[in-house]
Amino acid sequence: MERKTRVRFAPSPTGPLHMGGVRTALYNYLYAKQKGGDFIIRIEDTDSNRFVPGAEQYIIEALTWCGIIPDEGVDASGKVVETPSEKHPHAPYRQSQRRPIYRQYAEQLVESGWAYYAFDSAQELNDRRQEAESRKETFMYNAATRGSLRNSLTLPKEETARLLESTTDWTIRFKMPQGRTVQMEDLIRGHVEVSTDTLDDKVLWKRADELPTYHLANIVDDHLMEVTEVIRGEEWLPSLPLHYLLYEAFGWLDTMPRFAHLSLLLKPDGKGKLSKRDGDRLGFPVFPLRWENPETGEVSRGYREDGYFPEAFVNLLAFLGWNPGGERELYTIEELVPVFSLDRVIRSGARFNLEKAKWFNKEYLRMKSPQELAGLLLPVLEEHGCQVVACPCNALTAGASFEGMGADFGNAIFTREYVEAVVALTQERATFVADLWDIALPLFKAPKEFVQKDVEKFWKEDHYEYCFEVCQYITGAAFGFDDLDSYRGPMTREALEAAIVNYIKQQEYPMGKVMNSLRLALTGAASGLGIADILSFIGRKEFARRMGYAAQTLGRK
RNA sequence: GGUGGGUUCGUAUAACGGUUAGUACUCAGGAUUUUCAUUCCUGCAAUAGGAGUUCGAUUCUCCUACCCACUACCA
Repeated sequence: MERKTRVRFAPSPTGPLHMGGVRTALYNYLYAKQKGGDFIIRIEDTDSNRFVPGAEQYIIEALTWCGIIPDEGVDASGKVVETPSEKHPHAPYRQSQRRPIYRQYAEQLVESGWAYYAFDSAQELNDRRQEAESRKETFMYNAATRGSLRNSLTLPKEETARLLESTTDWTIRFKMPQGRTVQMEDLIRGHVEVSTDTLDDKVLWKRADELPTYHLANIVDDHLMEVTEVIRGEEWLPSLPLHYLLYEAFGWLDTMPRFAHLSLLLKPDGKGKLSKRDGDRLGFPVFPLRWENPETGEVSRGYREDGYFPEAFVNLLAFLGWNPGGERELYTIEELVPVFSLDRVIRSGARFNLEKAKWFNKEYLRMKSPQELAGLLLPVLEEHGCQVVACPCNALTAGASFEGMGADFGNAIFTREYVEAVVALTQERATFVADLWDIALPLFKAPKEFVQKDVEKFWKEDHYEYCFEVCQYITGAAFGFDDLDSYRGPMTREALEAAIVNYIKQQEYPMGKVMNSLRLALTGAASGLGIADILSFIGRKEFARRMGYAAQTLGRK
């Protein structure tokens, strides 16, 4: 019988979603979409002690930012669905709200002999652990020890019944069978087998809060929600035999989902898995979005706030532990859907690399239209006191001059078209939108200060005088050069380039020196954008004004 | 400690049991450019170690080493 593919992402709202978690969600999403199936979100909040306010909302917002949109479990407004509907038949999707469901399943296991009641207190178990430790052994609640503990297997029936009624700190434990080898298949790792003798009697249900533990809730919900594949982190591989056995105990083997265990994300240096600390230490985000710890006020940076595009973040995450086999590396989430496959997921842990992450962002930034980037740059411009207005004139065509129509440097007012043209010129040099501001700064603001090192190197009398001459030639401003013809051509990049280069060559001035001095006067530094590019944006008037300021500030003769 | 998983250039990865072990990022040179950046070219750099199976092993088996996870009334 063909079942519709249904996978789920089941995070625990104990804090912000780690980027490894986002990757798990992404792989689930890609798998579901490729199979034409459903991607479900389920909140596993069965541990009330670890609940963190805001975490659930954070998780959904992070996934939404990435474009990982669930089919079920979360409604259009981004809320976890609490009441069943046609689209969300298995609501509620928060395990804490499914409390009444689990007890009967736990009891069912007791009745069929797959589980039992355990009355041992935390103190008693602790004592046993310490005692075992003193003998350099590890205590395990299993076939070897359960006979000497307080549970329904060892206590008289009447005593069990009495404790069940009169106390509330008992649990239901799984009765791990003895001497069996569980044969398992993992979609990524292949055949795995484990002896049940190395496993213990896990708690399935707690009377104290009437809540199941992960293992029970997980199996029951996956069954009820008709999940067909479980794609989760590697840390769950050791409990896979328990989960197999639970499906067997419930008699659900025929619809048991297939499992795929993903390797972990490793820290960029040294050993171990990627942790929050690494981000702080090495200066990169570990979380998709900025997170402020509601208790401590501690802030963790996020990829979104650091200037990463969601496309880049998703792309780099997809390629951390998976690749489609070819040499192409740039894929949007839509493009990943048809090429994704679990059997190409890498078995070993993937180390995160910040440089590669930046490279992805740079590639996506280059692919964006100047229009879109200009929109993203707007807040940055505003922040720096620049105003952007609609263009009163016709849209400027490529290669046109912006003189007198795009920019008012005195009042820091720019047209949207001017900003877009600036972006088109600078976007291939930037990794983040914020870089655009730094790179294009001279096209928005005149320099106030000059890089001292460059001044020493390039502001020399025999060179800067040529600059004033060039300026007078281009702008007609008076810098004291007699009998100098003025440039009458258009202020476009191409025309200016030709005019200035020709002029300098004709006069036999040193090209590099003049150009660098010019750039220093115009931008405050000797390196940066091309002179012709800058002039085509700032125009004659601003050119002359900046040269005047340079003369005043840096001195002339 | 026990159990399970893993190991190809610094990093991410490719390679029906047969390749000069490929690609990308980083880095180093070079070309182009008035500078910077871009672009292009070149280079550096890997199958953890040891047995075995095989005509032939990065690929299959075993051992060793190392790494990771799990070993809670947490997920």
